[in-house]
Amino acid sequence: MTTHPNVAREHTPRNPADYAVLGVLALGPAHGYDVSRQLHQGLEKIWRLKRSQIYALLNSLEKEGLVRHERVDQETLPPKKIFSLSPAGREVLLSWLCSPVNHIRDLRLEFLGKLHFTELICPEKKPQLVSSQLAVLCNKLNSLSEVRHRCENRLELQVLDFRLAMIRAAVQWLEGLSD
Amino acid sequence: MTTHPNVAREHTPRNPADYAVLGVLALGPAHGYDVSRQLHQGLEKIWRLKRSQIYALLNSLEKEGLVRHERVDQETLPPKKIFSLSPAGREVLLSWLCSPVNHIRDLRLEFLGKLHFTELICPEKKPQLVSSQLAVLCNKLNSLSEVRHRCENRLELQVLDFRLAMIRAAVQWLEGLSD
DNA sequence: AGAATCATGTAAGGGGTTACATGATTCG
DNA sequence: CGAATCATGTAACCCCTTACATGATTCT
Repeated sequence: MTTHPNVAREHTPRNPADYAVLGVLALGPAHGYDVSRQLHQGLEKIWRLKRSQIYALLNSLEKEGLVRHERVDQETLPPKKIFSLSPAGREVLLSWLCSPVNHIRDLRLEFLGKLHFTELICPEKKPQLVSSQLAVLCNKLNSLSEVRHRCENRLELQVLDFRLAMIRAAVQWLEGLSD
Repeated sequence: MTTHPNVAREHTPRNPADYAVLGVLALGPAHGYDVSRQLHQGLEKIWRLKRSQIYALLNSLEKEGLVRHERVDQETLPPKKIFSLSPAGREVLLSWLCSPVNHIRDLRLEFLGKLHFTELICPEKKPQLVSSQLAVLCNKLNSLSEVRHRCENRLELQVLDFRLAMIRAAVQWLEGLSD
């Protein structure tokens, strides 16, 4: 296995849920309950993480070194664990933000999440995100259209046409995003 | 909770994977390995069940009484467990076949599966399936369009427009299914 | 001789949901 | 007074994936 220092190492594909948490923390430190609140107010159409899962994610992200926490005692209520992004965590998040979604089934979930956080964190990169996502979709469109020519099976053709229809619609939607 | 004898009782939503197995068995008795083979040859674009999962599903469906098996010994190879649908299983499958998919995100997975098995098992019901699915999508379209009018949040609007685009595309695809 | 196919599974783990436990505080 | 909010989690379960175990048979 050759490793090049300047080339981002292959990331094992991470769950979208991780990015939801990293994204919120990129907007500022927060404790678990707070992350949950922010995800439920404004992002509930994209991510629906349960509180119990958020606590678990924060712990596992911390084990990976993408996140750190600092205990803040309160007089009466239980102490807060205020989490913040580590440099590694920020790097992981930013590289996710810049990369288009490859699995079309996840477009709604993942692309809208990317778009949201890109607009908040690095809005100057939005056009690049949109155009690279468009490129991915157009590639897919071309390759599926080719497959369609030599497709005999009936069901396979229906599936193919369905996917083509979805991708075309996504392309149009993406092209209309320039408002 | 009032129950009417002639109204199908509320079914706890079942996993699509269950229907994949039930659907294959509706075409004829089969053992686990065979179910797996059939799902991988021809339905691999819709369902991708692992063999280990299929064995597990067959067992749990049997516990629910939707499926039965009969042991068939072989001379040298291990004995086969030939599964077949029970009347209850057939009922569950048929009521699934006739009902449209409500969660649009699952259209590709579930509707195409329904369509496939409907064409094989009760092709006379295909038009009804298609038109009831169309009705569901049009309803969704209307209710989302209404929501859109009183939608202020930017992200929410993007999500809404994305969903509208997907549903419209699905409608067009469905309307073109009459071949 | 080695690979693929036939045929059954088990075990471990990942990621997520549901429900529960705790206990103070604030709102209606 | 009871409900909701604040703040942390744990435990059990569900569905699914990955990898492994077993062993005969047929294909290359």
